[in-house]
Amino acid sequence: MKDKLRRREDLLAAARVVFATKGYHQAKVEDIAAAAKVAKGTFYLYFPDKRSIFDELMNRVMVLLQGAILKVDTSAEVAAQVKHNIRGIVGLFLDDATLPPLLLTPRSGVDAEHEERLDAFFDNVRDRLETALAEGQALGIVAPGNPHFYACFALGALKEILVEAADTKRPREEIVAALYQMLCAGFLRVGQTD
Amino acid sequence: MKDKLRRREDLLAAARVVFATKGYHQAKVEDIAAAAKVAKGTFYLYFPDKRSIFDELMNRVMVLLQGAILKVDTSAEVAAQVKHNIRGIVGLFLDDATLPPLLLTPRSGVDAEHEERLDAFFDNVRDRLETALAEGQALGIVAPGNPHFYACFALGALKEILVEAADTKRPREEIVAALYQMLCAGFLRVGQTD
Amino acid sequence: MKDKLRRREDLLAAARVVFATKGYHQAKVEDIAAAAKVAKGTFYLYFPDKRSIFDELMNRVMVLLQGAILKVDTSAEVAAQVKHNIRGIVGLFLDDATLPPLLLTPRSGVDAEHEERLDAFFDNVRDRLETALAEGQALGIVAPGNPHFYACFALGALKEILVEAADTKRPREEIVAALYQMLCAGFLRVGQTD
Amino acid sequence: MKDKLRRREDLLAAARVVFATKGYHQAKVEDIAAAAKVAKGTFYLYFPDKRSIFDELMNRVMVLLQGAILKVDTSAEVAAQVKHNIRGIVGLFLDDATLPPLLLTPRSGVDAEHEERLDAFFDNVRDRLETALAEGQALGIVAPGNPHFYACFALGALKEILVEAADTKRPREEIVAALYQMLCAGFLRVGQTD
DNA sequence: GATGAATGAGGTTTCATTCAT
DNA sequence: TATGAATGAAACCTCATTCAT
Repeated sequence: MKDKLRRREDLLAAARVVFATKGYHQAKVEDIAAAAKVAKGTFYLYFPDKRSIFDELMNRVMVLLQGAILKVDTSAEVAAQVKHNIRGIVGLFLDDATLPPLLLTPRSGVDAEHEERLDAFFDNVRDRLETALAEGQALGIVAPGNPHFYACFALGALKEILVEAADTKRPREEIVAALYQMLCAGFLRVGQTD
Repeated sequence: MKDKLRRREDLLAAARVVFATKGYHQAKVEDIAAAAKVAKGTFYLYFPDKRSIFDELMNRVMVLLQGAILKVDTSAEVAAQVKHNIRGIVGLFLDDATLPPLLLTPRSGVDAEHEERLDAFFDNVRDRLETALAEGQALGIVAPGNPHFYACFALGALKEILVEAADTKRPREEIVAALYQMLCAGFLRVGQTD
Repeated sequence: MKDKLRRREDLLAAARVVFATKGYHQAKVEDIAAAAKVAKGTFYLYFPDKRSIFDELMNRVMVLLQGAILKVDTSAEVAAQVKHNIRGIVGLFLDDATLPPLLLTPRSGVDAEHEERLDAFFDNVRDRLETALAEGQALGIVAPGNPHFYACFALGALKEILVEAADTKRPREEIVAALYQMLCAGFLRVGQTD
Repeated sequence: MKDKLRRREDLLAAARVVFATKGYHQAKVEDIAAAAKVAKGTFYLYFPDKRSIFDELMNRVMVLLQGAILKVDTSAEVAAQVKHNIRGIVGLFLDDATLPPLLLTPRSGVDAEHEERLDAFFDNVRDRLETALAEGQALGIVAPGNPHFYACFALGALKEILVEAADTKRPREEIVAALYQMLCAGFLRVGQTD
């Protein structure tokens, strides 16, 4: 007999896969239980309801991502740190196939509350990025302009490539390099910028 | 009594708002009917089932977006055309508050089939962008590098800013300018690009 | 503009075909209206509800059958009268393809009330036949035995062959002769009747 | 708690009574569940839908009747076997009050598919009877004439008396004797058979 | 604790009937 | 009078949750 905690983790792991694969509504409690090789009723010994396991799962996943976002120390070599940071995040998503569906294309449609939480999470990420960029502007290592926009662009580009990469299994260093280069120089070379 | 076509459009309009607000599963047929100020049964005079109205709605919305994406004529002034293009797309999303939720953060979770359709749609958009960028590389107006990545970055940045902008009601010209500048020059100025 | 009575008859005729073809539940009011080439609403100008037209139809059909059942005059040639009687009934069913489904295999499943009415109708037919047979016994032209059973047998044989014949379009005189012969002599020749 | 199989049988038994009493359309799933003393949802643990339980029920009932129809061995005493056969079938229907409504007066009106299945079943029964009668003719124990008609007559007489008897609770031996006699000698004694 | 059968609220869909034109 | 769009009661079915074993 596994101990309680272990069972709970099994269920969370199962739920992660099932939610990632089918989305919140298509995922039946029975699917999760089955994936964890327990009976349906057992599920309710560990979680009060379907929504709870989903919330806990999402919390963990958000914490995971939070942890992968490192603070850049502007007193040292910035370029390498930025790359390292990107590399870490890209690696996280490429190593765990459940992350892109859960975080980046949340086909969940759970409800307004979850919607807000996810929004709030990414707002926070964006805010932190924005703050860092504003600091960078003071130091002259970020171009002048609205740092909020920059944060959006960087985040959007990252999300999109991660979703793409999840399907296409590209070498991660390639992705990291491309992202970094784009941040540094864009890619359009159309001469005059009116 | 309104004519049949008008009623149908009312229902589609109602559905657009309801689906955009609540997502597919939270949206009850009764909600849509109520939003169109008709009884539940009336809905079924115009659409065979809930899924059908959703599909038709999504088709329309995708066509709308397709139409807003203009082909760039490389024999003429490229910079202006790119901006114009961006401006059109940004305008589309800012003018219709239902578009971002329906197309960009599809909290729908409808089913695998719909998932695939939406993916296919954006794959197509991305492909077209990629092709254009590859052409641009031949002409020397796009930096060397993987054009697929560039397409992802541009699309991702656009999506993210559009979702953001939907909430925050920013002046669209500001968004357009920022996007354009980012495409041309990125924003990181960290010295060495190894 | 047809006069009211004519419309009503059109609807009844349409209903007869539709009910005979699909049965009561599969037959939609709209089907009947369409078959009579009127709009659905018009139906309700002539009949208060779906059940009413069905009842009226069944009444007519039962009256029709009643009329085809002639009383045998025992003071005259019985054999010929019996045959004539059978011939009339067989002809009625063969000439109107709606009769077998409506009267003999009522796939209707309407409700208990209708069930009872149809039962009562055939009870009455059976009773009249039984009475005639009892009279025949007094006259020595019917074998001794329970005339109720005889009535059942005759009625059952008749029903079955009529349902069969409706599909297979056999010459009616053949059916008449076979029925008559069976009534007169049965068909088993197994020697000892213990 | 009863085991799964038992519950399933309870539901089938309940369905048999409910369908026999009300017919397919009047019988609500809830009625069947209630008759089996379970909740509506429980029904769906044992049968995928309403139609399925009806089909299974009808299959069983047809198999039951098939089993009651014995093959006559013409090398032995035929009369006794025929009687025995009739006795078995009559007994079956008299002992189970649901059989006549389900098989003989199928007020079901389910749909075309079911209609066809039931028709096919009785066609088969009739065919087998016809074959037996044709053999009998070769042996001289069945009167000359169309054996198909004879089969119809016998089957029709049997059905009618069984429906009658279901209501009136007559001694079954009386029915058997009357049927047998009718098959052997008919009952009309009108002199000339032109 | 573990199980999985049982429950019933809630959603989708149908269609007889009504009613505004 | 004729129409056919609109209505909503009622039926089927799903699945999160409960509970007896």
